[in-house]
Amino acid sequence: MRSENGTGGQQRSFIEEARRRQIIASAVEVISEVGYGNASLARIAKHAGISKGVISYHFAGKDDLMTQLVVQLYVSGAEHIGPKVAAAVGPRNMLLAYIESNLAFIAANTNYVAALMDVVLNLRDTDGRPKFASADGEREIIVPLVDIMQEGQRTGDFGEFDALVMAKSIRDAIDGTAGRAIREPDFDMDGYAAHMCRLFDLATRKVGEND
Amino acid sequence: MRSENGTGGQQRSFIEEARRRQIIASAVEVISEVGYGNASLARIAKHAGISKGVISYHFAGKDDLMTQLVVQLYVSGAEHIGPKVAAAVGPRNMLLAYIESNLAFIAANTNYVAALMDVVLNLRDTDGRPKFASADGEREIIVPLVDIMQEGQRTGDFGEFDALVMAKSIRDAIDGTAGRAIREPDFDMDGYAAHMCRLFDLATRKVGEND
Amino acid sequence: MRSENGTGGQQRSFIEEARRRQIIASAVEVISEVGYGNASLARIAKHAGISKGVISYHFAGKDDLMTQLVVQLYVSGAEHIGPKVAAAVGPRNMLLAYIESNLAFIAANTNYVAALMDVVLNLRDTDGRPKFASADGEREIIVPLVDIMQEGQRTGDFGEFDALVMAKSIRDAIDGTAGRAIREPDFDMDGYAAHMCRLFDLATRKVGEND
Amino acid sequence: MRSENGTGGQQRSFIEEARRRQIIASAVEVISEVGYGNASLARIAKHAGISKGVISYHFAGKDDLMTQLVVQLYVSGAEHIGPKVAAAVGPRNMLLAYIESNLAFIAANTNYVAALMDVVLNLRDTDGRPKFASADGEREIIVPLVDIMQEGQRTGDFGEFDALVMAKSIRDAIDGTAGRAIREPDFDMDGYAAHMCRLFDLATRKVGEND
DNA sequence: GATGAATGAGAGTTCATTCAT
DNA sequence: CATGAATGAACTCTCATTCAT
Repeated sequence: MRSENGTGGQQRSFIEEARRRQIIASAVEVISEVGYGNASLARIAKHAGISKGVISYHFAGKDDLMTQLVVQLYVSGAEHIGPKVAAAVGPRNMLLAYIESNLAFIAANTNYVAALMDVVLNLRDTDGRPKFASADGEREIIVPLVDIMQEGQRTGDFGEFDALVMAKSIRDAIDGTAGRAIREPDFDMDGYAAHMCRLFDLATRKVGEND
Repeated sequence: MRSENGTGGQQRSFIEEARRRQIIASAVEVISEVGYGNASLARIAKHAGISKGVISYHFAGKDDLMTQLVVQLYVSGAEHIGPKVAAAVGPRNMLLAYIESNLAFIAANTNYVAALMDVVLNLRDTDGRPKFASADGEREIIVPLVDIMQEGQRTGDFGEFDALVMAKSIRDAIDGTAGRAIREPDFDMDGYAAHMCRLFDLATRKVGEND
Repeated sequence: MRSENGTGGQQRSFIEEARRRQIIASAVEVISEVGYGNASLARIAKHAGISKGVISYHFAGKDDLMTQLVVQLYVSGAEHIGPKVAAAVGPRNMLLAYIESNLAFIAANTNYVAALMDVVLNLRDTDGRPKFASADGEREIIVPLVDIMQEGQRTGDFGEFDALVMAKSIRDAIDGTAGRAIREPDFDMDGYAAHMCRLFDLATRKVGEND
Repeated sequence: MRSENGTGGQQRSFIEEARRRQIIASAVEVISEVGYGNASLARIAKHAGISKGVISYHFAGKDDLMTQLVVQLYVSGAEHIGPKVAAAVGPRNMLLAYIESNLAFIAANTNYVAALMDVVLNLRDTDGRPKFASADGEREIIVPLVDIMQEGQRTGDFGEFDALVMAKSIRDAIDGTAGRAIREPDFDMDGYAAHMCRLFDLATRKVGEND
């Protein structure tokens, strides 16, 4: 019982934060290895070389641990991708930066991303409904991408298409790539990134426009 | 105790086959509702209105049931999609038929597909490795698509690109669409299909070629 | 998960009923020996020579088991005491029959009564409130006694007093006696019964009336 | 580790004594609210606004804390009741003073008494035997009452009866009243006290004697 | 073919206690 | 004096599986 630190909660000590990171890291490794369904607290604790109770001490429960795992990686991803996109000039470059930085992040954190996807797909509320894998859950993630699409259409850089639909297919392509990076040991991320950039570069062009 | 019917096994009786289908159907519904992790045999049996032991009688175990679920839907999908593609004339039409028939199948069997994906992502061998979600597991599925790509390049209908990579991104787009159909209650499959057709139609064209 | 048999539930099989009785009996013995707080399902199962899971199979959970224990003894007590009281002629004899049959039942089922009291005092709802040890919980038990008091006052056999208050003090005396029978190995129940009969015989008499 | 202060132990400092009282008071409130079984040290510490370790520092363990709780209230009760009885003139008045002061103490310390009874009924030695709720445990409490009974019989104020048995039924009536005060929110203690005084006044009279 | 009954392992969680700081 | 951190045992409950009928 220690899950303060939302708004108004007390600051967590440095040492506690370190433990939490250690436990989350252990969870990531265990999930990557044996899958969410077999990632018991006992296994995670053993992998971390600590007692089971420690996890209960630092997290409100298994769900809390898993949730924190998701949040942590999500924040981490945003911190990596946001600046790359912001640094790009013009919608087209922003789009390409978005795709490339996403894939680069996945390549650099494959195990972590694998665990994240496993948790997102499996974690459910007490009432049995998915906690993350829902239409609502994706909104926050897809909005910035939709913004880029719309900006491109406003400036005339992009052609005519449904911005939301296009954004969705870009997200699906990225998530699918994550799956491949996880499943395929020798996956060529750079080559795949180039392919994806070409794919959506073509898809967002104005009709009749060539480079 | 009864999972013969591979090579050399006895033929299964009609009534037995019906029971198996009933149990698999129940499993599909339960998984769709509560997720793979909460789909216990007890729950599946209760949902089907039968005793737990019946499942053990007709399937070698839980893993066998889940495997059969996957196989059954995979066969069913192939039976639906194969003819549509075969009926199309020319690589481009085959590609579009492939995409459209896949999405149509998903739309018509959303719950079933949801359960399938859940099982595929979660089911593991005794040694802990994914039973379906592996690089090997996908091969069989992606080969026909690669064939279409290569055929198109041979005939000159398609431009230059890595056929395997293109096939992978098509598969990812389809699988992503399945996820959307599951998560988004009001998902517009027809609109999305049109979008995807345009996307990969553009992607496979020769450079400089417009319609 | 098997706790049907309320209204509309299916009949329980003979063999199942036997198991339930066996488990409850084991629970009684364990509680008598080590107290409610130390009466774990593991201990109860071991004492009964069965596996832990059997209890979960026949009862919805620990609370259900404990509740059934209470209900069973309550019914059993009512079956013993009711006829004795009904057979008595006149309010005074009914009162004495009530006291004597209660104490006789306690003497004959001391361990059972000990377990019952332990459960009643300790079992709580999920919300933390006592499940049996509440003002509401006693109502059903005390009503018949109040009826005897009022009948005696109506007929003129009893003097003036608050019927409810008198009933309460009779109940307290009986419950206190149960506690003594449990705690005091050589408790003389017959002597105590005689004492209690005299006590409340005097208390319910009309003022100035001697025998 | 600090539970000296028996014979030969060092005097406890004022501040330490205050901490102990604070912790016991917190334990009383927690037990009253959630029952002995759910009164964990963590809960008691949190309720008191202190760290768990503080309890361990001031008490040898949970059992020690609970024991001290019982002792403290017992002493407190004796300090209240003793003088009242001592001030009464004659056995009959002493008996009435005993009953009235007991009930008054219960009314004034209902929560405390509730916690005490909970602990007394549940606390057990390491060997599993009740620490307080035993025939031995009651002796000290009942002796003064027996003395009053015998004194009354010696002086001729009381009639013939077994002094010990009468004392036991008085104690049971008092303890039962405590239970009622705890369970019944609107319990009328004054009315009940009057009833009890009349009850045992009648019971202890000489045969044939009216007021 | 089908059922109810039983098993035993393993899950998440709570808890009293200990200890370094 | 007090705290936060950690431990390890025990708890209830769920589950896939087995087996006699």
